[in-house]
Amino acid sequence: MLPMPEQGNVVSALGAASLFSNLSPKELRLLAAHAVRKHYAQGELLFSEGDARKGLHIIVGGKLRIFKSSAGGREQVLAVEGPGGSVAELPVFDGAPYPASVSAVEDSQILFISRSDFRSFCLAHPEVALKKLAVVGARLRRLVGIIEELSFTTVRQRLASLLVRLAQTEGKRTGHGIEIPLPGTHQELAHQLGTVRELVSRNPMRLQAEGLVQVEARNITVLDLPGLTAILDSSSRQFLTARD
Amino acid sequence: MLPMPEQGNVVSALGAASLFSNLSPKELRLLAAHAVRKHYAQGELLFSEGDARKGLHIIVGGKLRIFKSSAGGREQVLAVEGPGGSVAELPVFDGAPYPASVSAVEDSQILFISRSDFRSFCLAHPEVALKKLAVVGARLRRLVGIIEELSFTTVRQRLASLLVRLAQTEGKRTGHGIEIPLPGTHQELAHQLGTVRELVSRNPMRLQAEGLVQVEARNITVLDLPGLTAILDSSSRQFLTARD
DNA sequence: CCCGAGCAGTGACTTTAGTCGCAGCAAGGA
DNA sequence: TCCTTGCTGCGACTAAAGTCACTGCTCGGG
Repeated sequence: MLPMPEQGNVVSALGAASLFSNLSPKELRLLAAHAVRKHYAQGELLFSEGDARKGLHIIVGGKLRIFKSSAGGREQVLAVEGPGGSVAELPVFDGAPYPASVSAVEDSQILFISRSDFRSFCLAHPEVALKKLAVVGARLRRLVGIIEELSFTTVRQRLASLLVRLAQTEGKRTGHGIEIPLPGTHQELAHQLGTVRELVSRNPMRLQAEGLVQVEARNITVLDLPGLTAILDSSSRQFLTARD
Repeated sequence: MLPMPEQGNVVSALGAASLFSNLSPKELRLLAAHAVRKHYAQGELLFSEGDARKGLHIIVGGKLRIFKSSAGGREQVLAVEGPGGSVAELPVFDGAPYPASVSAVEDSQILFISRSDFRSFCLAHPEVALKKLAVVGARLRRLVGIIEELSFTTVRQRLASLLVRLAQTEGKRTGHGIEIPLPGTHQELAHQLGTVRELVSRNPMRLQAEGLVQVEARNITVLDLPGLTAILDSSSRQFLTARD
């Protein structure tokens, strides 16, 4: 890593965040003057749900995980944010405590801006507030998507859906199919899908038995993408009775 | 119904909406000039998810239901909004289609403001944008709550939770306990809890068998509020093995 | 090179959820 | 009054989800 002048670094980091992409350099410097740089190690907790802290966190580098955890040790991931994303915007606007916890998936660099600083900045630059609304709106959509999945689909379908998505984005074609590395341990996937580890282990095994995929350690090769996609809209059991 | 001067009616209606509560009468009139009055009958659909319409709906009177529906006829209610609330704010800010459908629970009066009108109003009055952020934030919190329920609790617990909440708000003390009228049919409750009608019928029956409540038609009398509350944080089965 | 920690893969159940089909009831219209 | 229509209450199942207890595997450090 090359040492860089701190101020310039912060300004360029802010500019990279989509949220502020159309601000002038002067405005960026203004905002940067109020920002505090922080660093979190992998696995570290930024804050827990219910905490009454304040301020906006903007991700410069790394990856953060927003999640809910239950008494029984279960977890449900609400979102994973990468560079340019932000976290903990809600308390900035309504002052209420965080509705969820956030931890670092990888080592992460964060810019922290206090609640009052950001509020006054929004009042001075109304278009930032509108952009922020779009960001919060995007998050809202994702939450609606999660609710839809939890309420209407089975773990099997969610898993199939995840595999299809991964195949389309990160899949590498091989001789027999599309190979995708699993993003994280079964436990982590379980948290994202709102279920438990065992089901994340068993369901792919079942898909393998059906000839749709091939499982080897942390790599899954999709053999029959159409077949996998078909699982997504099976409103109930039709091929359960159809097979033999 | 007394006939009222239309303009004054709209202005007072807007002022009543918490969203605009601290605007001057002049500003309200300005906004009202762009608002269109609409009426929807009970059960009528304002729009469906995926529709690419545009504009903010503000509820003057009545009640709206925001919900997601699945291929298999299932439904999941995301929110119910009353007078002063608003609906369909997302597409106003990001231009994307509605993530859910909205229908009228009762006959409802709505003020409709087009997307561009509201955007420019926000730019002119930054504090309105901030308020809007708080409103969207509140909705986000509620969605997180729904996710938490769906992902961590059983239907039994959700139902018990609902009964406790109702008992505290609308319950009437009677000789033996707290009587609460069910808000809607079993089908509607099932939609709110993200399950099916039968479970909304059976679970209270089971609670009755356990002596916690008494079911009669659409009225439920809570006999043992502490007992009912205890269900909420039973991380798993302790009294299943404990009884008899 | 061995050891321990964490992760993946089962088997055997238990508990919840959801499906199907049907019966009884109450209210309102023809 | 009779007859539909919509809502509720079951019973009997099927299918998912989740729990518990173990077995290996792999990888990295002492």
